[in-house]
Amino acid sequence: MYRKLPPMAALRAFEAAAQLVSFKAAAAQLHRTPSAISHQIRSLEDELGTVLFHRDAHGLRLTDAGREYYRDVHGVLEALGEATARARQGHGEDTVTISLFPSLAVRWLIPRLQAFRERWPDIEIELVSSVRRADFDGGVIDAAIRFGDGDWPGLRCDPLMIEERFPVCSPALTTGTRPLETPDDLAHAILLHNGAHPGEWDDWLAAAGIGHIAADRGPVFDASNEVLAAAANGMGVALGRTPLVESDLATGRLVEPFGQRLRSPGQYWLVAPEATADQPSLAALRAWLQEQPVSFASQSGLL
Amino acid sequence: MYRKLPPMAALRAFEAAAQLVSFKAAAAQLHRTPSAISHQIRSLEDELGTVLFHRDAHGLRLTDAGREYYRDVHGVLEALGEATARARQGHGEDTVTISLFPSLAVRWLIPRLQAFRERWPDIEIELVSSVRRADFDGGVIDAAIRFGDGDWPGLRCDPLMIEERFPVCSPALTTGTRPLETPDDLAHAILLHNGAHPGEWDDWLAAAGIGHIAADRGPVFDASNEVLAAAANGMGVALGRTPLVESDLATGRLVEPFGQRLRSPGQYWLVAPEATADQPSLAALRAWLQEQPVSFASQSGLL
DNA sequence: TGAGCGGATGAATTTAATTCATCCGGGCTG
DNA sequence: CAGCCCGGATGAATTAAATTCATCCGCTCA
Repeated sequence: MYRKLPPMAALRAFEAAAQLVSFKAAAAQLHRTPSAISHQIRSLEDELGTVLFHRDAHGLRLTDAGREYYRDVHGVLEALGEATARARQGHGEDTVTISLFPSLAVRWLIPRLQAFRERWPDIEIELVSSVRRADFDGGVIDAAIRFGDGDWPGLRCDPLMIEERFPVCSPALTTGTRPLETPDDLAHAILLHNGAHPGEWDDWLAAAGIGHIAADRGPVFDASNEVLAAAANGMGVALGRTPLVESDLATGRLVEPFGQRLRSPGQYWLVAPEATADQPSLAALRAWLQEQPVSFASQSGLL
Repeated sequence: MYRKLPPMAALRAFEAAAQLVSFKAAAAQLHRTPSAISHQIRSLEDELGTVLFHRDAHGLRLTDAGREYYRDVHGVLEALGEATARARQGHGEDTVTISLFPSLAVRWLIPRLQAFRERWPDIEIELVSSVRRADFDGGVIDAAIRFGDGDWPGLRCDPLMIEERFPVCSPALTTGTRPLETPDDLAHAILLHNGAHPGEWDDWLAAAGIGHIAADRGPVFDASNEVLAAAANGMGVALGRTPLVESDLATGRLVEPFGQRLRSPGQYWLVAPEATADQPSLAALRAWLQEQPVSFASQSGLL
């Protein structure tokens, strides 16, 4: 039967463009370039022999035929999406269980997961946040985010991001009578310590060439989350790590008073057993993670 | 909002394969190789994580999930086809859109359409195959082929052909250790049932004077295409209907073991709204259909 | 038991989709 | 008013997907 139907890519491009009345925005939504949308819609129009959009000086507008076709196409894609979701196995390949540190989960992954869910609504991400290293043997954990040198036998390791360490504190500490302005001012500040990273202050102070400040003063916290919360509350100065403090820096809860960063040896990796590393939903997550912008990259001096 | 949708090629391959219960036949219908269908359906199954077809020794069968997904996909593609036809320019006098049952389309009209195209190369025939009764209100459907008594108000009805019902099976069942030779042998055979025609076996057995065979044994299928595919695969004996089994009888995929046919009350009609029933291209199609030889007419006893 | 059928599979090829680089036109701004 | 953004268009190049080809496999039937 010769029932000529447009390709899926063209229908989706048209649906998005009609919804947003913008090829550029449609491209962003579908993770394509505007050029791709333009090509698809052009070829759809050619194939139909019908103009779907007016492109005039005042931008884009649906034609009457385009509006009508949009209603139909939208309904059809909606129905197809539901049917396909129904046909899809529930808890199989569409659920990815990831193990990672609680701090990384809370301060880095979870804020981004919202966007991932919008991008891949059919992929369910389960987080197992733990300070213990993930055990892949049970078959429960699909992947983990680990910090290290990427040398874990039997696991596929894909690089995610580097780590930079530098003092962070509440913005309140950089103003007032005795503001933090140079690393030397740390002599008068309370240093907040992370029990999981003993000696981290020594490392940074040494790299910054500050030998005369005692690094062993101040309270010790059990986890990064606690150290950073204390710092945000103005209790003192913490040694922040880039992926973890990214959102706090972005929202202004924390500031970086000096600009001298110390690159950590090693970096973050997405690791998964070789055998299951290529399952589609994990591959989607990996690709998505890797295309995330590294907004926290050092703007200033790297030590 | 992003949702993962299968490619059009995969959907069409699946639709055709599900309708015909055969990759090879689907390939022929779509002008592709069986390999292409196999690849597409395989990748669709992989993507869904759902098995859509049982492939066992006795040939192809839809799984429950496959049957459900087929219903959805078929509806969606049909709606898309109508919407696209509506959006398309030049649905003029040289295009005729016909609605008919999928089984009649696949097993009767499509095989003949080739010849029609040669006779009338300028007339484009669009098929909308659906189990729903055609709705002429939208202006999309020009005509339909319906089975019934020809009494549809407001529609011009031209008779096409009668229907005769009789057992059919794979030629394999008429040979071997226990061949089907007389209707009494049906006692030992598996009767294949069509959910759309409950009681059809009772009717035929009663007319044939076989009171002592229980008609309610055997699997029930959703559609004529499935029943006939199962029969052709040697699964059992189906109750065939003349226009539908014509090509299978001609190619030898099915045989008629007994020769006793039951004439159905009612017949097939070409129906079209009175207002547009005489448009030239539809008139050409009507004339051509009516001059088609009725190659399946009963050669033997009519009950 | 070996020929034939329908489907599966992997590599090669063909075809479609997407990007890249560039262009165009109009409105906005300095 | 010139220059410059901005969004879209366009054609060639690139990348990705669909399809074919060649072959294999398991089963059935002479």
